[in-house]
Amino acid sequence: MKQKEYQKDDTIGAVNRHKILAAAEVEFALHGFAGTRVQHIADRAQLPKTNVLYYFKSKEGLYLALLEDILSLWNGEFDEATAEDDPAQVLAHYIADKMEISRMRPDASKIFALEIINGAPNLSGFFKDQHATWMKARVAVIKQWIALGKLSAVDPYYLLFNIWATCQHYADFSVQITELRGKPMGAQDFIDATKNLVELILKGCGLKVPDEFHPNKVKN
Amino acid sequence: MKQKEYQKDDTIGAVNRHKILAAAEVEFALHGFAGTRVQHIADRAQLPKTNVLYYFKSKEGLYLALLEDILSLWNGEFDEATAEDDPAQVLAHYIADKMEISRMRPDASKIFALEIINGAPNLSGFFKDQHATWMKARVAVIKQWIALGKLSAVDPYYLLFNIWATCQHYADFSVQITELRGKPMGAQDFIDATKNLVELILKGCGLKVPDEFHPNKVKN
DNA sequence: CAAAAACTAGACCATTTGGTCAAGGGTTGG
DNA sequence: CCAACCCTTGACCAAATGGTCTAGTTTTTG
Repeated sequence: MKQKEYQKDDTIGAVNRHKILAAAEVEFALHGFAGTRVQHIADRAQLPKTNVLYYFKSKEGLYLALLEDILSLWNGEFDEATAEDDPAQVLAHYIADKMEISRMRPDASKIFALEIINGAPNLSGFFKDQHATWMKARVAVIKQWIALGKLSAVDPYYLLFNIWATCQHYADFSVQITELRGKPMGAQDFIDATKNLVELILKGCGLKVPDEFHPNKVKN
Repeated sequence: MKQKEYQKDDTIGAVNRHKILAAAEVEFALHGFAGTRVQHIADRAQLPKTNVLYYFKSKEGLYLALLEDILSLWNGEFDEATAEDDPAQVLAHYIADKMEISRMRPDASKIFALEIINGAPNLSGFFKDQHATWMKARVAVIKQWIALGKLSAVDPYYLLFNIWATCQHYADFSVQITELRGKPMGAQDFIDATKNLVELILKGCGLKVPDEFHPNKVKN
């Protein structure tokens, strides 16, 4: 069984599907759904256009498959945090994780951003519900932290929006950032930016940056 | 002369041009450049499609005209700040201005975001240069503030990115924000969010929120 | 008031593009 | 080794869409 699953990823079909998804991620991030040409995805994947339509029923089918992939990135360590945990630790790592996604998967972030900007026409009600539920639970934990005096009285919503906004900015607006800095963000720059951001936000919440904290690498 | 200029805005042409630009702002924000149909812009402006092409040479021409309009919003009080000014005052008002733009012109913000995400294919070299020059001057002022001990040693780039990211988030991601909060951001919510954000960022920079500060209204 | 300029509008067209079809080539399991 | 299945590929098509043309109407101007 395990053997079979392993082989499954070596299948010519699985390999191609993967190539197509990777190519699609670049193209959709660069041109949006409507602006993307199936032919260009095929070219980038080095396959004939017909194959793209063979593996995924349609352009929309491909897009939806890709979107599902991308949404699975939106889970992290903060998900299981409770009132007993240390907010400084949890928030610092949450920020570091988000920054790492922006560094490693900027196109995924861009596609998500495009989707939201355009009114989220393809995000399922299921995803929205799930997301709202997640949000409520996180807000509850943050409120408990505040009640316990572990955190100054910030609005949990605005705090989370702030974190998302800033982290995603490094992916979504990378072109502007590169232009203004005169050079692209390298690995070291991301570490610096993360440290800065963690300091800014924790300090703004009346927290101290954990001594042993340093930006960590995410697994995928 | 003044009379003439006044009449110029009453011209049937000027009125229609304005209607078209307003309709285009909504459509482009909602569907991106490629996804927007000239017919839909015309419908929204309550004009026949041919008229849209009459007033603006082409879809691209219309888009570029709109983009130029939007870029003119990107100027504010921070532009003239010097080392002598109070950083807390300047930054607080800068944030308030940016938030006000997000509230009043969310579609403009979205179009700008789409443009940057897609690699800024339509932003002229002139705009980019101008923007980079602006950035250098702002960074210089912030560094002077730090040298004068008026501000703790934050990285000026990351500070500005942070401000933009957060403020624009309220426009660009308004759909997600509404979904998660369960209700759209009202005028009062924007005031609260602005206060929160000003506190967070100023505190994070070692500054105190000016006593007399309260979110202000922008003119346009 | 007449002519020029600005505007409105339907009919129409060329091109682009997502997607289909049919026919053939490879792989794999029994 | 053969049959079923998976994959590849060029030719082709229908629909959508940006844009043009022409002809008429209104407004402005000298």
